[in-house]
Amino acid sequence: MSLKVMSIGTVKQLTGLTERQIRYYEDRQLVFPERSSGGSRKFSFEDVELLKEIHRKLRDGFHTFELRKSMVKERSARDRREGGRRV
Amino acid sequence: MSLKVMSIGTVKQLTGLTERQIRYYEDRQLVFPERSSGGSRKFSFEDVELLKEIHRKLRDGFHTFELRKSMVKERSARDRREGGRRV
DNA sequence: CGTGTAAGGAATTCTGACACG
DNA sequence: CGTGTAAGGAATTCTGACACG
Repeated sequence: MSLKVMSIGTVKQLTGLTERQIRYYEDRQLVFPERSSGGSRKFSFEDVELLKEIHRKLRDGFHTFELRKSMVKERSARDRREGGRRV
Repeated sequence: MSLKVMSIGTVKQLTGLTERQIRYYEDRQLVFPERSSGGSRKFSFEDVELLKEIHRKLRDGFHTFELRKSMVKERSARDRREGGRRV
């Protein structure tokens, strides 16, 4: 599910990360939550998986700017694969 | 997904119902959200579908106590089908 | 660089109640 | 019966900053 429906507290539980970490990864452009009208972040299940992946990569010594580069590649590759199916 | 991850504000948007309606359906034992440590309700995508179904039934003239009875039947039928796979 | 934390404010959600029909 | 609403409080989330290494 790519629907952005979870607030940061839920994501925190599902990933085991702290709010600080989650917000920082967003700041570094690694995840892109939506915002509620009031400004609170909304994440999808895909985001949850992504966040866990990011944390694993960082644990393995990568840096956020490196992850951003590889993720841009994956993103465009996926977009190419999936074609123009926009939701 | 039966994971209870959405707070009532998200459910409100996804179903088009008011918080009052959602809370009332819970009060009438038609949906069973979980609770966060702080007491806020957490719903699943299945709950969202269920809530929409409930509202349709009410619109068609059913009453909550009737829905509860039929839902208990469906629930036990499903449980029988799905066997003991507990999450 | 990636993360922790205290600070103050704003948005979110909660319950119990009164109202209508 | 099913839903609206105003009330007051508690939990949740937000941002910007200082800190460390």
